[in-house]
Formats: sequence, structure tokens, C-alpha cells
Amino acid sequence: MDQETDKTLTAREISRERHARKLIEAAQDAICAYGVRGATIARIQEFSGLSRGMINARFDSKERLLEAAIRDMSAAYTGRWQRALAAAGDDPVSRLRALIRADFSPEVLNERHVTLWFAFRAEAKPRDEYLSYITTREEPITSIVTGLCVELAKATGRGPDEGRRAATLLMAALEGFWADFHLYPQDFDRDASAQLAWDLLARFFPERISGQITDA
Amino acid sequence: MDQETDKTLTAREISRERHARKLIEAAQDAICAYGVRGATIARIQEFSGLSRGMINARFDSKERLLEAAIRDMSAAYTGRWQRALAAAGDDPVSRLRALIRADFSPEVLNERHVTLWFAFRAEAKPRDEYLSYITTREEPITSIVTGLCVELAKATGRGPDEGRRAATLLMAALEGFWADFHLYPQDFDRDASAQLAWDLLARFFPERISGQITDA
DNA sequence: TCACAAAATGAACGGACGTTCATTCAAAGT
DNA sequence: ACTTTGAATGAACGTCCGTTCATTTTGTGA
Repeated sequence: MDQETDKTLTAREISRERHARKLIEAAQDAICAYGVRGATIARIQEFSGLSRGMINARFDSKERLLEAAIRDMSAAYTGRWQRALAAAGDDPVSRLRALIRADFSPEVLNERHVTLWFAFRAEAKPRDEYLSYITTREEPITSIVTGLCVELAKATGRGPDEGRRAATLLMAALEGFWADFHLYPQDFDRDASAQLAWDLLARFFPERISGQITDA
Repeated sequence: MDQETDKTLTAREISRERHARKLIEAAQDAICAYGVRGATIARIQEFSGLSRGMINARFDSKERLLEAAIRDMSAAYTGRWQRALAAAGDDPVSRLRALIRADFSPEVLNERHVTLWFAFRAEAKPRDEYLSYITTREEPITSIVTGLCVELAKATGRGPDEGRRAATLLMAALEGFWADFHLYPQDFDRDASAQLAWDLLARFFPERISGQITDA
């Protein structure tokens, strides 16, 4: 191959990239503030500070920009738990602990992220493109958690089905906690909820899981 | 008081009532088919079969009609679990069983209802009026379940906090199962999921809860 | 049966939407 | 320094939105 990609980006390329990012963030801001319904070109333009024509120049259409916004949200989430997992050890217990703690951390569980999550999720039914981005986000974490729970089940002399049951309940509960946080962020107790999720696992695997999730 | 309400409704009153209902259902149909974003006057009119001006004649504005649609959905849900509860005995175990079974029954857990639920829920952030209808719906069932779990905790020699923990986890898991069903209704196993919710309670109160949720 | 009143209708309206494109601006190459 | 070329701009456009209201239809009471 010839010089494939220039290491030194031109000022124009940098500018294009920066504008695209600004638009994605502005679209997310608009959705958080006004809902998907109210995320109009005019509102997105206000948040971005860029010109009206910029959206169509960078993303062809507003719809494409919204797709980029959901893709960006999914990628950010995936990145967060993958980093948490990389920082954890090999032990399934500490890996599960890391995943749950990440899911309740302010970096992941914050009003902006959760509002976006439920906004796009609700639109997934009528708009198939959104559903695929949501599946792309959900499937990997679900199969990781299931794998860890099955591993834990085997290590404690239980069948794989018990692991799958634990994983299904855990994932459902996590989604439920997010929903609580979404509607009533002020009343939500982050640490108590994380502990409850941990207690749920403790009831499945008491030999390996107990105590506070913040331990160790 | 004088003759308060006429038992014999005039043809006009009957017609008004019937049109209002048709519009509420048409609005729900449009939201299910096209999302809140796509639920336009034209679409609602198509589903209702009534005239364009009917919406403003009966509900003043489209926004008011949407509020009536969410109120109707909440009332239908509340009615369902209250009837399930009325049909159950006094025992907290059978009452919890009835509530969980109702929550997974096709009458409650169906694509239409769940799609509406998540559509309105997502809009609750930017639109405060929606949030109040959602709270009106959530609060009573949550406090009923919490009461039953606390009762069960006391009856088994545990503290009330243990009951609250069980209730919180159960409610979160139920919400999570609904979310699963919403996105992938084909893959969803209604009975297996209900059983998992039951197993969750069994892990908290093994002396009183065990076996299949379909028993007894 | 007829006069009246209420309800239903849908064409018309102003406004806001997403998109386009001629124009302006600035970076790149010589 | 100058020319070229791609990027950024925002006024203008057609479309579709929710709403209005003059007109038609239909039920009510005399």
C-alpha cells in the first residue's frame, strides 16, 4: 500500500472532525433537553454554535446525525465497561464486581447518558436502524456477564443453567435500576442499589460472593 | 341534589364518548406504529377514521389527546393488577404470586402496552405532565409490593429492611424483563421469566416461597 | 313535521420543519 | 503573493405540522 493514512492531518480534516463531534454532542444535548421529538435542526444548531447548513454538510441529513448520536452513545458505554473489565483481575468474582460498579458509576449512570439511552430505546420500535445499534450495545455485555456467571456456577458445583438464571436476573435488575434513576435521579441511592445487585449475586453464589461490593 | 346524572344518555353524549375513545385508541395506535415523533394529526386521523377537526373538537389540542392516551394506559394497567389482587387471597405469598403473574400475562405484557409504556416514559423527562401520570401508575404498585414483602419478612423473623430489599430488587427485575420483552418480543419466554422473578423471591423467603409460580 | 342547536367536517392558514444551494470565506498548492 | 479548491454559511424553498372556522350534517324539543 502507498502512504495509506497521513499522520499529519490537515487543518481542514481537523476542522471537519471537530465539527462532526460538536454536532453529535449538540444533538445529544438537544435530545436530553427537549426529547427526540423536540430535537430540531434549530435546537441542535443552538447547542452546537455552528451554522444551520453544517448538519447536512457533515451528515447528509438530520436522521443520519441522530444515528451517529446513538452510535456514539453505545460506543462510549461499551468502552467504559471494557476498560473496567481490563482493569479487573481474571477472577470471575472481581470481574463481575468491576462490571456492576462500572454500571453504577457516575461516568456511566448519569442523567445525560440514561436520558439518551431511554430516548433512543423508545424509538427503536418504529425505527429499525436504532434497534441494531442498541443490540450492538446490549449483546456483548450480556454475553460477558452470562459467561462469568456460568463460570462461577461451574466453579461452585452448580449447573450452567443456574449461571444463566443469575445472569438474566442480574441484567434485568440493572436495567430496572437504570429506569429508576432515569425518572427519579434525586431519590436514587447509587451505592445502595449497587449493593443490592451484588446481594442478588451473593444469593446465587454465597460461597464466592458476600459482603460489600466496595470491598477489595 | 336534583336528578344529578341522567341514566339515559342522549345519542349525542354517547357519540361524544365513543369518538373520544376512538381518538385515544387511534393515538395509541399511531404511537405504537410510528413512535411519539411520528404520531401526527394525519396519522391519528387515519387510525380513527374520524375527521381531521375531531381531535381539537374533543381534546382542544393534540397534546391533550396524548395526555389522555397516557392516562388511559396507566388506568388500564392499574385496573388489571388491582383486579388480580382482588381475586387473590389474603396471604402475602398468593398476593405476590398474583401480581407477578398479572405482570407477565398477555393482557398486561403485550407489544402494544409495552411500546406505549416506554414511549411515554422516554418523553417524561422533557415533559413534566407525563412524569406525573407515570408516577401515579408506579407508586401504588410499588408500595403494595413493598408492603407485602415487609409483611413476609416479619412473618419469617426478618427485619423490614430485608422486605424492602426484596421488593426493590423484584420491581427492578420486573422493569428489566419488560425492557427485554419490548425489544425482543419473539425471543421472550414469558413463563420462564415469571418463574425467575418468583425464584428471586424464593431466595429471600425460602420458608414461604418455593416451587413453580404456576402452582396453587 | 319543522325550527333550532349542537356536533362533525375538511379546506384553508400561519408557522416551523428539514433541506438546498448560490455566495462567502479560508486553507492548500505553486 | 496569487490561484485554486474545498468548507462554511444562512437566506430561500417546498413540505407537512397543528389549528381554525365557515359550512354541512345530524340529533333534539316543540
